Amino acid sequence: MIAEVIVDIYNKQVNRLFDYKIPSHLENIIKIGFRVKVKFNNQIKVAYVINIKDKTEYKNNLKEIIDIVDVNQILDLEMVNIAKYISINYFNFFAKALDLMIPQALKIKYQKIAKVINKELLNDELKEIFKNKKELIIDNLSLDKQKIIYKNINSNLILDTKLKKTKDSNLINMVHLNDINVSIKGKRQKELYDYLIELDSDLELDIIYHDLNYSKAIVDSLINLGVIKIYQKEIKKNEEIDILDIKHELNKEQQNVYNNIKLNEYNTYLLHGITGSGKTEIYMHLILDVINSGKKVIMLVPEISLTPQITALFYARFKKNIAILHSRLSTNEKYQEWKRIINGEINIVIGARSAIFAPLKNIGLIIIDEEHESSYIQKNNPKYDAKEIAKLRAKYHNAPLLLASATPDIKDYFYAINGDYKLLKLLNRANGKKQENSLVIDMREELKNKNLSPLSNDLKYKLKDRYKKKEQSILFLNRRGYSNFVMCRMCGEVITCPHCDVALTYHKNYNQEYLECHYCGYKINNPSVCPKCNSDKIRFVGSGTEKIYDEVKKLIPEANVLRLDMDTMNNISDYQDSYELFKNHEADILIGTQMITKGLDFPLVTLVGVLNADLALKYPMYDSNMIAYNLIEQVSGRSGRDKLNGEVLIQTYNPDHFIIKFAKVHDYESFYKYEIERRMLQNLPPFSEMITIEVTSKDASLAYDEAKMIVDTLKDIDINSQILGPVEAPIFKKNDYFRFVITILALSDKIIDKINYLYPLYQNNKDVSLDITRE
DNA sequence: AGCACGCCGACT
DNA sequence: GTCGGCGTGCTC
Repeated sequence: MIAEVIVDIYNKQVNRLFDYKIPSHLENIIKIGFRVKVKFNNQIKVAYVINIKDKTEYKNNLKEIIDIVDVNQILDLEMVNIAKYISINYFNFFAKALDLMIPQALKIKYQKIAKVINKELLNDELKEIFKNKKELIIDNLSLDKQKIIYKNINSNLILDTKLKKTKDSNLINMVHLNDINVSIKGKRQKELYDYLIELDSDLELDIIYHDLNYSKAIVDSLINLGVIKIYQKEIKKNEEIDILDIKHELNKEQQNVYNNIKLNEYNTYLLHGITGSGKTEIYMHLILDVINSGKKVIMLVPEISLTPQITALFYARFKKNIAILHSRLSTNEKYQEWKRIINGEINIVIGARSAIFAPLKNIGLIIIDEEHESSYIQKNNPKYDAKEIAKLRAKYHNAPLLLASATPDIKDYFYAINGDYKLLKLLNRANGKKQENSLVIDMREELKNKNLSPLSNDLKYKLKDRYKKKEQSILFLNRRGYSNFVMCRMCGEVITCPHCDVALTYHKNYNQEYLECHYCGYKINNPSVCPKCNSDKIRFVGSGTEKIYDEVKKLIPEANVLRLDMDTMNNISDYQDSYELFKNHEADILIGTQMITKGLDFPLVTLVGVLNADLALKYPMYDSNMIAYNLIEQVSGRSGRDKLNGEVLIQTYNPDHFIIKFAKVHDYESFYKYEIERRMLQNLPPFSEMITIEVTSKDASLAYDEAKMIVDTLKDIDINSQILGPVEAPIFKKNDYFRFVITILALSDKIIDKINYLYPLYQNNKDVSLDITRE
C-alpha cells in the first residue's frame, strides 16, 4: 500500500503530496490522519498521511515510511479535509493547517544527534566528549565540541535526527520527603533537605531544578540516601466555584425560538436576540436535548467571556462531562482535556475560537455566541474563520449550527434574510424591561461653549449624580487604530520607525520610558528634545484612559476609579481581578477600551458614557460601520441590566451619522438596511468575495511594477469584478520592505481561479513576494 | 526548509 | 592544493 503524505515543512515548493510505501507490518495500523516518520531529502521528517492508495504514478523508487509517530490516530478524515479547506481558501501551507489541529503538547521537536557505532574506534578527543554515552544531542553541546564532531563524521560516528514530543504525558514528578534519620554530608544536599523540612509538603521536581537551582547530582544523592523519593502525579487543576443552579422555564418568545431549531439536520440558524433577551437559557435547553440523544456539543464564546463566573453556570448544570478550554490552561492541561475529548468522555466543549477543532466524534449541535465578534477569525498563521469551520463540521455531522448575537454580522444577517440561514428573533428582554434610548451629546456644542474637556458637561453632571446615589458608571474609550505616539509641539515632528514608516508607540514600564515600533519591535529611549528642531516641548500624545482618569479624578476626587485597558492589563487574570473589584462595587467608575464591551453584567451600573464614538466611524475598513455599530450597541448594553434603570450617553462630533442615529434607538434592522444598501452599491461583501494581494519587495518600484502587472492581468479576466489598486499599504514600509496592496471584489469564480494560479508563479521569486488574503 | 553539488575566490 | 561562501536544484 502507498501513503500520500504532506511533509511537515512550511515551504511553497514542498507544499504538495509525496508518495511513500507503507511497510507491511504497518499496513493495518496506518490510517488517514496518522503522523509518520519519513526520510525526505536526506532528512528525517514528520509527515501527515492524507490518503492511502494501491498504486503510485511516481517513476522512481518509493521510500518506505520509517515508523509511526503516535500510537493512536490523532486526526481523522474530517480534520484532514478541514485542514485542506483552510490551506486552499486562506492561501497557506497544508502542513501549517494540519498543525493547527494538533495539541501543543503533541507537537514534534526535531533534535540532531551524533551517534557512535563502536566506542572503541573513537579517538581520544571524541572519547572525552562522549564519555560513556552512545549518542549526544548536538544543540546541547558547545560550539567547539560541535565542530570536532562534524569534522569526524564517518561510518562509525554518524548524524541522525530524533523526533521528540514536547510533552506526552500529564504526569509530573513530585518529590516527597521520607521520614528517616540519616546524616547528610554535602552542603547543598543539607540545604535542600532543610528547605524541604521547612516547606513541609511535597514539591515538583521541576521547581527544585529550575527555580531553586539544585543540580541533578544533589537530588540523586538524596534519593540514594533514602531521604527523598520521587513519584508521579497527575496534573489536575479545577477552578471550583459554587453556584446555585436555578432552573429557568422558557418564556413564550424563547420557547418559540427553541421549537424552531431542528436537531439531527444541518441548518445554520441566526438568532438575533437583543441584550438581556435570555439567549443562554435557550442554549441550555438545546444542549440538554442533544446530550440526552447521545450526541455532543461545541459552544464557542469570545475568550473574554470565559470567566469562571460564566463557565460555572455550565458546570453547575452539566457537571463533569464538560471541557472548558481557555487560555489560562497550561499546555499540559489543554492536552489532558484534549485526551478526554478524543476518548469520548466529554459531552460539551466550551471555548474560544480554536475550540472549533475539538476532536469530538459525533457532534449534535454547534453554538457560536456573540457571532459578530471578530475574534472568531484568526488573522494569520494560518488565517481561518471559526464560523466557516463550524459550518463544515455541522454539515459533516448533520447537526444544526446556531449563530447568535444582539448585533449580527451584516453578512450573516444578509444570508438569513435571503434564506440561506434560518432567522430567529428575540426582541424583548427576558426581565420584561424596555431598552432605553441613548442620549447623543453633540461635542461641537461643547466646544462652542468653551468646554475643552473630553467629558461633556452633561456627562460630568451625571457622573457626580451617580456617585452620590452610590451607583456605578462606565466610560468607554475607543482605541481602535489609534495609539500613543510622541510628537513635538513646536514643529509637529512625530517620531517614526526608521524601518517601518509608522509612528513609534510610547511605553512606560516601571518608570522606564521608551518608544517601540508596533511592527518590527525597534526600540529607542524616549527623546527629551525634538530631533528636528531641538525643542524640549516634545511629549507623548494620546487621549488615552489615563487622561480620562485624571479628568474624572479632578471632577470627583473621592471616587474610586478603575482603568481597564491593554496598558494596565498584562494577562487575563489581571482582567478578572479588575472585573471582581468592579463587580463588588470596590470602584465607582470604570474607564476602559474594547475589553469592557464584552458580555459583562454589572447590576449597579446605571450610566455608560461613550467618549469618542467618532474614532470608530473613521476606521478605514469596509466593515468599519458594523464594528462601530456593534461597539456602541454593546457598550450601551452594559447599563441598566438589573432592576435599576440605565442611561447611555454617546459623545460625538457627528450626531447625524446614520450609525449614531440607529445605535441611539437600538434599531439594528434600520442600520442593517442602510448598510447593506451601501455595500450593494459598492459591490462589497456579501455581494462579492473580497481578496487582498499584498506585493512586497525591498525595491519599491519593483513592487509597484509587479503589482501593476497583476492588476492588468486580472482586469483582463473579468470586467465585472472590481480590481482596486495597487495602492501603498497602510504601513507602506515595514521591516525595510515596501508593500503595495491590490483589493479585489470578485464577482465570479473565474477571477479567484486566476488568483490561485498566480500564487505559485511567485514561489521562487526572491525579489518579490505575494501574500494573498481572503477577507 | 535544508541538503547536495558545483563553482569560485582566498589563504595555509 | 583545499576550505568555505554562496547560487541552484530538488525532495516521494
